[in-house]
Amino acid sequence: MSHIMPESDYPDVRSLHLFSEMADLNFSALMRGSYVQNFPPQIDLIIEGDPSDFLHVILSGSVELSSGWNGRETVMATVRPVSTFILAATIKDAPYLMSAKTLEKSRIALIPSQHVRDIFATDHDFARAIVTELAQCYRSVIKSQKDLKLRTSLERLANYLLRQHKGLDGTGEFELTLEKRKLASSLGMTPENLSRAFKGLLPYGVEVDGNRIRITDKDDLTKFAKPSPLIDDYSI
Amino acid sequence: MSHIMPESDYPDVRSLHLFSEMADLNFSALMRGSYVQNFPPQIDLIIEGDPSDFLHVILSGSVELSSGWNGRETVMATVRPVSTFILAATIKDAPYLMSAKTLEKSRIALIPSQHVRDIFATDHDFARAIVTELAQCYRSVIKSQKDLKLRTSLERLANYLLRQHKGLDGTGEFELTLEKRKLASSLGMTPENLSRAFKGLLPYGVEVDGNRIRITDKDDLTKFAKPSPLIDDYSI
DNA sequence: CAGTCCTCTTGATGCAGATCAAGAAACCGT
DNA sequence: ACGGTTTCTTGATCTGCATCAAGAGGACTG
Repeated sequence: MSHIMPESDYPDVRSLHLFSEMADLNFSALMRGSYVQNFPPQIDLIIEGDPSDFLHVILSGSVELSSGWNGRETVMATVRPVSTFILAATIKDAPYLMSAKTLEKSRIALIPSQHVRDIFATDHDFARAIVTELAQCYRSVIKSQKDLKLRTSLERLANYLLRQHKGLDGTGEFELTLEKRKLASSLGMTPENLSRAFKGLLPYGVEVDGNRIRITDKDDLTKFAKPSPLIDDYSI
Repeated sequence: MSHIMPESDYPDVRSLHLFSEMADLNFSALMRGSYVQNFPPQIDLIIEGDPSDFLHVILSGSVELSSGWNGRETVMATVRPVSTFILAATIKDAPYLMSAKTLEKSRIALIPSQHVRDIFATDHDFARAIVTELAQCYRSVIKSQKDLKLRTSLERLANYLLRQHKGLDGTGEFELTLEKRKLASSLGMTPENLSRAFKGLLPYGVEVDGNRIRITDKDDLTKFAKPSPLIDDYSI
């Protein structure tokens, strides 16, 4: 089940911007009260509405954040290592707004929210790091909302592919990191429509073979997708 | 045009949670470097993509935050006194992600972003207040995104009316605080559709006469709208 | 008070994407 | 290799909402 976090995991957590500046003493204290656990795929980590007992740090694997209402459900985001999630709920000591479940085998650190709040109140470097992290999270959601409200599903897919393609080798070929049904939901569309959307991008040089994507004419795709730094650049 | 902020405006700003806890000295310093201006309606305060030179505090009136892409445009939020906007951009020293313009005659305080960042770095109470404010903003956007992705426009309108109705006198009658075309956009729909949506809520006891709304059967409307604290309660 | 702007409303039509249904392909555990 | 499950694809249909078009009511103006 859960284990006190072994010291071998400290460096991974410490390397996060959120924890890199805080006092050694506080970091150790935080870690000593924390747990690490390996989860199989498809395990519910959090149900929306629950009190926020732990700040979660994903060390490996991937986690999906989703929300539901009145029988409907939607994927809000997918989280990959190494990063935290549900920081805002922890800080505000408020209920989670999203559910979280593992997509694959994942290693997750659990830091008691009360400890985070305690140390937040006394370690000013930690407090400042939290501010930066929260501002980043906030801006990410705004970007995602702009993506959703201003673009068609075809445009969203095109921009998603360009973002994935960025910074990879120049071959123009890569693998989807998400199951297509998950991808569809995180892009705000149905699996059926994603399938058709891939077809719709064929004229712009997108070839699909299972999880393998080939972009044969990046300029053409870019001309269609019209990426904007104010929506697609996650670093600003 | 712009004026150094008169001391008579200090209390309004100070009353914000964001500024209430910081050291007197720092607050005064911040205010002395700030400006206050009265704007007429429909004035652009901010264009998305611009560098974030000022943290804005709305003292009276109302401001609309919007974003555009590829010739399309959407309203992201409406800001009312007394509150700040574009705090995240100020903190990160990153470009604005949204444009802002006045909807009505508005009084706005402009605090140079560099000052905010300077004092943020030294005043720990201020830093902690910023964390709380950012966490609040973040959660608001998440709620708004859930509203948008999980509900139809009819359901969004129904819940909007219930939220407006909350905490008012029990007469079940109130005025819309927004022009209908603005309301439509902020609910993610067109003016035409808003008109039809009001008709669609007639069976649930919603009567409309110009800007005047009467909810004749709140229980019935609630049964249809199915409000959830995890979407509609702005206080958590 | 007519004239002109607006906003708001109403109807007709069009389109993006959801839903339904069924087949094809990939992924199991035995 | 097998049957069983699940994902992916494809087509047909449905629906919510946008768009287009035009008229009704207010509000300001000369």
